[in-house]
Amino acid sequence: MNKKLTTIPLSSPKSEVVCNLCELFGLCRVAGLNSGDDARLERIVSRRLQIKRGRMLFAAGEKFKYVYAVKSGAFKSYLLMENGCEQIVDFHFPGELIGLEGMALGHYAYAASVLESGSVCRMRITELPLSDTELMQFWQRQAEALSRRVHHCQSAFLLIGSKSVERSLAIFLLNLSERFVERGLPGYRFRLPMGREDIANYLGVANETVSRVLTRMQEQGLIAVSGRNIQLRVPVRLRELACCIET
Amino acid sequence: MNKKLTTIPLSSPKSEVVCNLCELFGLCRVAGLNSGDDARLERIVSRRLQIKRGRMLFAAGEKFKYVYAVKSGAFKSYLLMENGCEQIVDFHFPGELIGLEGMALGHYAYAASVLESGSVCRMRITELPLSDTELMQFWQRQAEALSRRVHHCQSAFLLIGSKSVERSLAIFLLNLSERFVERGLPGYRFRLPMGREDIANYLGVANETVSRVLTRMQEQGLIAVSGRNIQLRVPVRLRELACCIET
DNA sequence: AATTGAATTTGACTTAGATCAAGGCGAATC
DNA sequence: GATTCGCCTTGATCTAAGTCAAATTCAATT
Repeated sequence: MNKKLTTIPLSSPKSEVVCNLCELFGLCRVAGLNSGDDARLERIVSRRLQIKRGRMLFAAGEKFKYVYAVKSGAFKSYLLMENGCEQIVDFHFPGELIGLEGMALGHYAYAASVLESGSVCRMRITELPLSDTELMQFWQRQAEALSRRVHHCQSAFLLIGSKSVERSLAIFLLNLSERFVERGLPGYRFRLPMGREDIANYLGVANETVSRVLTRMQEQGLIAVSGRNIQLRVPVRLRELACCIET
Repeated sequence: MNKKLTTIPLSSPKSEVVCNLCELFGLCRVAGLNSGDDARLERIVSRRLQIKRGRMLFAAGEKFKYVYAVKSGAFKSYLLMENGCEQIVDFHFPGELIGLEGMALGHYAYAASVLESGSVCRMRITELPLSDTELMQFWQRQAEALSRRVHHCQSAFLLIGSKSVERSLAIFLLNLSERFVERGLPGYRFRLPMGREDIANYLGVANETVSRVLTRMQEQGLIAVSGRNIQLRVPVRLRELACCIET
């Protein structure tokens, strides 16, 4: 029944983001790129570290060391509760930063681990030998990145707070799509980097429900799913769903 | 049946936070307080503007002008969707900042309005005449405040993502309590600055449900409610509820 | 290619919470 | 003090989503 959907996983070398589409780029520039001092940059930024799926980048509360930028692959950040169960707070795709909040606070606010093997750049910020002017620029960029992050995080309220799972899922898929497009990846046909369980956890619903809603959406012709491969067939209708506009 | 609970509203003059418990204080210091240059500070910070309930501080997308710090009263920030309905993303109490994200972005990321009349300080940051060193400190403080904000925002995931409304509400109440205590206000007996509707909106449930769960909690002796006045009678049990520990 | 184990789908059943609709209470206004 | 309006509570009913369990598919490994 399902015609096989084949989409390229995010960890494919093809989909590695170029530096100027990476959120870290602004910081890299301050740290050496714009002065043309490549040697200095190299000392600070370790580029393209390969990381295997399942590995942990850092734990919640751990002393801050690096800011990570995703080059390829996919990552999640999450909070662990006293009772052992985890709450995913965000997913991270190529071009996006992980652990940023740790810098100003001195420790990581959440744990982060790898969903789909890939590569990261990481920046050892603490030992930056910078001038006051550079530092000023640096913290300003930092503030910008953090502001975007707050905004993103608040938008997630719409997603979780929404009445129907159908709606949450529509918003979720469109959001993934947008983020992929922003970094130059295909937006209407991609591979979900996370399992149903993780989607369910993030949206605050049961994984069976995610399954059911996905198949329902497929029956309605909105999307095509085959395992983790997904295609948004009628993005317009999805967008309507996301905004609760009646048909 | 209900013995009258009387609690002081947040807008009471008694509960106005002192400067050194205010999140803006770090920024104020950079902007003049630490140099002892009071005149300069006065030019930048307008102190204690009275604001009436229902008024709007700013709209979403509006050009950034001020960072606000709550002195007394209560505020909410929210996103408006295409279909007209709003999603509250945060409440703001004495000592807390509003609109911070706008600075780096150039425009406000959400709308903010007044729940309970009170007063604010506001800071006209854009025209700060500061040295590079001061600016560096300034943006660094900014980054710290924003990092805390991201953290706070992500913690809210636990609140909304949680299975039962009972749990969400427990977390919500404890969170309010903590925030009040941090600013030197009583933590176990306070007045809810927002209506049931707003709580429900924030938690992503129906207002009737908030009502029901509150009365249920009262029946169990966990809390005492009378209108907007509330008393946390067995904080320990509430905390257990919040962490899903079985009794 | 066969085996194993995990992830996903599907089904049957149960339940928490939404919705609709009255009724009660309290604070502001006259 | 009576009146009004908006907020809050309570009840009855309904439905979306949770839970438990079995079946199926997928992917990793030998």
